[in-house]
Amino acid sequence: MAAVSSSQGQGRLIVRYAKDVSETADERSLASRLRLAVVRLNRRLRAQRASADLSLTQISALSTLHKCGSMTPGQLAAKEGVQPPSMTRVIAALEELSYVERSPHPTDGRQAIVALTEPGRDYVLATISRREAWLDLRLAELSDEERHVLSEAAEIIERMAAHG
Amino acid sequence: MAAVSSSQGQGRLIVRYAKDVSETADERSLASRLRLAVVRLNRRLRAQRASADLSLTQISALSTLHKCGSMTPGQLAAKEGVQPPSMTRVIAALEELSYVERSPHPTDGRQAIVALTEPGRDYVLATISRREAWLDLRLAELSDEERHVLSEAAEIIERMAAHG
DNA sequence: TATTGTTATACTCTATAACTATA
DNA sequence: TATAGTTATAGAGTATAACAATA
Repeated sequence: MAAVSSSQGQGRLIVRYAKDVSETADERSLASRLRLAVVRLNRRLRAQRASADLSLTQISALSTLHKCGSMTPGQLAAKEGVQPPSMTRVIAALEELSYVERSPHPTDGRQAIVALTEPGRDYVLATISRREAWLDLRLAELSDEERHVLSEAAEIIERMAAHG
Repeated sequence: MAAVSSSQGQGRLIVRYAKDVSETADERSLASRLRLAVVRLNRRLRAQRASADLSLTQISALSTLHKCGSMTPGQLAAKEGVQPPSMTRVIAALEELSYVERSPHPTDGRQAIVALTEPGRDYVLATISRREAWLDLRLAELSDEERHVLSEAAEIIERMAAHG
């Protein structure tokens, strides 16, 4: 008995989802529940890898470079959804670690090209997975169906987060 | 054609999930994809409400007090998965805004009881939903099925994040 | 003059270590 | 001596504003 209601609450659109009438005990909107879930998991993930060599932000940038190829700092900032000065710091840290390198832009002297180095590529391919120990354990405790839900949710969330 | 594989990669358990063989183009583990999705949505959520009066962390604590009732700072820190000193600051900010109040513990002079005030309860009930404008818009753009996935994912994620 | 990127600065969130008060 | 909580301090992550270099 699926039911979705979009209503006007305080002059704003509120999206609620209840897959079953018996589940409406949780009155919080889907937005509220999803926000709390994301904030709390983010906190756990950050705490969990406090002693690792790269921060979540640095790993995220590295992953984007691996997935999308070399690009300028501005493009990388846009892809990651952060402001250029924030990306400047991330790139500087990754460059310091020799995981990325800059080269001059072929036609525009203002810009630069940021590229993964060989160690950077190795890190993405080999090391990142090993860093997921805590999360992998949590995921291994779930049922196949639950992992399926999270897999699809990850896709949907990425799409939402990428929204202009 | 669902397929789940748990394999040893670099001496660590890696959980992958592919709901379809044709979807295995994305070689990243579920853990990697979920981590990136969560980090990025968290970033968006934070940026989206930069000018709001309460931070995501403060809202999270307020929500817990509303859901679970009054408790000591230590219990609240544990529920939120943060260290006591972090919670001290959150409570101080909420107290400053008169959204929570402290009272002495009836039997233990070291402890205190943190309770929602009437304005705090109003905030949780009325204001939080309105703050979800950006996320509500994104959710409204999804299909019923996608919202269903996110609803279930939020539950699963909360359970994982709550894990000791 | 507009664009790209960096530097300077500041704020939020969180942690650990050290301290205080009470048990 | 152990526990609950706070204060002090530090580091990550991010932003805005101001600047430099190039177009």
